[in-house]
Amino acid sequence: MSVAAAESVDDDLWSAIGDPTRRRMLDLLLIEGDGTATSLAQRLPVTRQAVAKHLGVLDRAGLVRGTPAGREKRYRVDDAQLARAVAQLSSVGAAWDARLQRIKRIAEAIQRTQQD
Amino acid sequence: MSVAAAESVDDDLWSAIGDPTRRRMLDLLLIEGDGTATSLAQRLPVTRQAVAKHLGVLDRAGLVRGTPAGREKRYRVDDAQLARAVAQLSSVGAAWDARLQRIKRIAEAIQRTQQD
DNA sequence: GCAACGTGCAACCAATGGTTGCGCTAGCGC
DNA sequence: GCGCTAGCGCAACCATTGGTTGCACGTTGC
Repeated sequence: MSVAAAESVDDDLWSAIGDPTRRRMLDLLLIEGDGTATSLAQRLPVTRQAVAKHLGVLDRAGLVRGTPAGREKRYRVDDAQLARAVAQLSSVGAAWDARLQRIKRIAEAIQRTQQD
Repeated sequence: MSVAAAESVDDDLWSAIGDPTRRRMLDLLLIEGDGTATSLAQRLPVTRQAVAKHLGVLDRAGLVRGTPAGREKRYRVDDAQLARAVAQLSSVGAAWDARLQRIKRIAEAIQRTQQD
């Protein structure tokens, strides 16, 4: 397996979900269905402006979409895009897992030959 | 499921594997067995010093261990710790996946009731 | 009409990923 | 033994980014 294969992940997507605050925001949006910068900030240990910036990042990554509604702007998760992100997460995990398994098998094989 | 449950990930571990350069370093170390700051820098688009800093981060996160060997310092992956990291990756993915599934089921249920 | 709420923009600060440059020590060739 | 080279560590510096405060502008409700 090539190195490039494991790093075939979309870097923007990964960096979007790499931030702990943004992960919690996605959690909240999934749980509550939607939310605004202000409503999310109330449930997070950061200011509204910080949340707004994060929403901008998530928006540019396509993970959320915001629609203006009067004086507020409601955001909701783009299911398909988040599913893509989850797939990439597990793909990296699977790649490492496979290599760890292979190393383990090799180690066991060596041990067997030494015990002969 | 609580928000805290999904964020039970060790933040240091996550931020360690959150950086794309560090992920590629882990890939290289897994493939080649071990490596030094210089040897890794040759295969990466960054300088030796940048690699050295990343190795420091990975070391503090417990993902790699370096042992001095003459004039060079060889690093190798800590299998157990990387396995832990992989587990946390998939745990976050699984949490989101579950919520997406639930949303999908609810949407389908609504559609069924509307078609009645 | 006006007070209050929600948003967006700008300036600023700290942390971090990256660079260059320098000095030091361990091995190798002679 | 002596010098040269390879590899490392440290320090200074720069750009990006996650965070803050402050302010100005549109929307809503009384």
